[in-house]
Amino acid sequence: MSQSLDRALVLLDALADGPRTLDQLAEHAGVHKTTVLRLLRTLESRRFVQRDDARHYRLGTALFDLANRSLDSRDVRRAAEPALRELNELTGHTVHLASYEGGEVVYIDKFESRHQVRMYSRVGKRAALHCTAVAKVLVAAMAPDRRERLAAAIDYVPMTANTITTAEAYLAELAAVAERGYALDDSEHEDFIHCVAAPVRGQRGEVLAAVSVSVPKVLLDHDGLLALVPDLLRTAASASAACGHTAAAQT
Amino acid sequence: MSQSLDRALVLLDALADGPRTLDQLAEHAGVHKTTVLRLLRTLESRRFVQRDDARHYRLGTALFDLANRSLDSRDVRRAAEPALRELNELTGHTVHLASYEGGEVVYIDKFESRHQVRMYSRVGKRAALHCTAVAKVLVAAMAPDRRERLAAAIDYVPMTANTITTAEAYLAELAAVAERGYALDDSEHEDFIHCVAAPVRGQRGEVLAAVSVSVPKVLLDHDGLLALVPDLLRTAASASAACGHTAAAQT
DNA sequence: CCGCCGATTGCGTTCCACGCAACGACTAGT
DNA sequence: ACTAGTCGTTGCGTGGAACGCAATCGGCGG
Repeated sequence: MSQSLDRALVLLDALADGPRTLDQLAEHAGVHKTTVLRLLRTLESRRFVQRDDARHYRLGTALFDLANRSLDSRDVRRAAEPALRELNELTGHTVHLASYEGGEVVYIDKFESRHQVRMYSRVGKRAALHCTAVAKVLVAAMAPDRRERLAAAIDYVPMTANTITTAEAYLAELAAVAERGYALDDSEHEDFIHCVAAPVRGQRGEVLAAVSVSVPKVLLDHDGLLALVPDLLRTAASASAACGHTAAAQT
Repeated sequence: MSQSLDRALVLLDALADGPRTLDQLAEHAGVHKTTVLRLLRTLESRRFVQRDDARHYRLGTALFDLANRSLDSRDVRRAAEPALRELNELTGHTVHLASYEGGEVVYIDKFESRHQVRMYSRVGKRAALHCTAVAKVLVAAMAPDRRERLAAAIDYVPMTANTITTAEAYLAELAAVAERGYALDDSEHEDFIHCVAAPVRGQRGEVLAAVSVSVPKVLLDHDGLLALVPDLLRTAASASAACGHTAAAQT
């Protein structure tokens, strides 16, 4: 483990919330400001941070570049994009693409709602495993033993009155999801929002990602949400087809 | 300057192009693989990289998180988004938002074209200063002396037959841009694409960013492109208003 | 079963990153 | 204008962190 690198990563994390001064960063990281200065200089030389003004630093363009270069090289994202955009335009609601990697579910693409109500989510943000529709889809696609291990490890933090709070209930829900081919989040994460999600599959039928539509309850009741399922499934199928084709040509 | 941090940043950069093995990374960075392993472990503990399989590493989710958290906290981007999206839906063409920071012009948002023809651009990518419409808008907004210093420092790499290749021509072009309030890229960057761009202004009339529309020449000729200018200017005005700009403050 | 390749670990050494303290630049208050 | 205070910056000596080496482990294929 590298101490200086670790400290630098802490700095980057702090800078993600907005410009910071040397002292703020030093205090946050718990090190001498001289040390922070040196680290920032190195980060600056590689364009990972840049000076905002005389005393503020902010994240630099290299980070955006890296992140988007890497996102762009994900076949799922590129392949699914047209289908998702179409779904977004058709329904007018927020559309997410999420994938499971490194033990967590992460949003890798997002199409904003046309309505004023916006969700607090973001590309790169982690989705809770126990109370989001995308996570249910992705976990439901795993082998049973892995599913169970994961279910046992989850900390079932209750977010709303509907949040699933036990491993048993979670596993039962996953079975239902696998059965019917799509997942629901019935206001289990946020009181005012419910979602439906479906899997995007690759060449050999493996689940690569999950698409979801999130709708404020004031705009659509439960039946209205379910009425979106056919469109969702069509989108998922179309995205899957796009992945089936490119997956063959890709390494 | 921190040696280990610097090496780690090189590793991240290498990983942005896709998964790599320990040896590949060690060779690329020119250090012993033990060193690489240690750095990767630190990066992994902070979710900046993750293991792809037994012998491949890839960028982790923390990077996406950071980048998008930071992008999200940019007021311009959030404020301008609705206007840009509307322009994208209205015209069907690629819409970019770019800003000048740290001596370079960077795309901070992008709305894809509805047509099959796609531009090779990306959020986080740097835009060339001498042959893109957004850069012209942003540089034209600077104080004359700064403009001249910048113009003198540019390496005028010719991209097409129309690319501006001298500082004199560039400065003349900037003057014209400042005069008429929008910029053109008449196939100066890519043969088949031309663009128009306009400034997004803040409260005190200062230029915060630039919006552009990029159109393949096969879809729209030069006059057709110019016909988009009113829509572009309306969008820019609407985005400016969202950023606190009042017409009274106009310079 | 063995040989090969790449990841991993233990270890001694070196040099690099650390904090201290002094300095410089700038601001604000009187 | 002077001064006090704040924050960024620099030089330096020291300790420990990061380095590369070499040995070991582990998986895969022959």
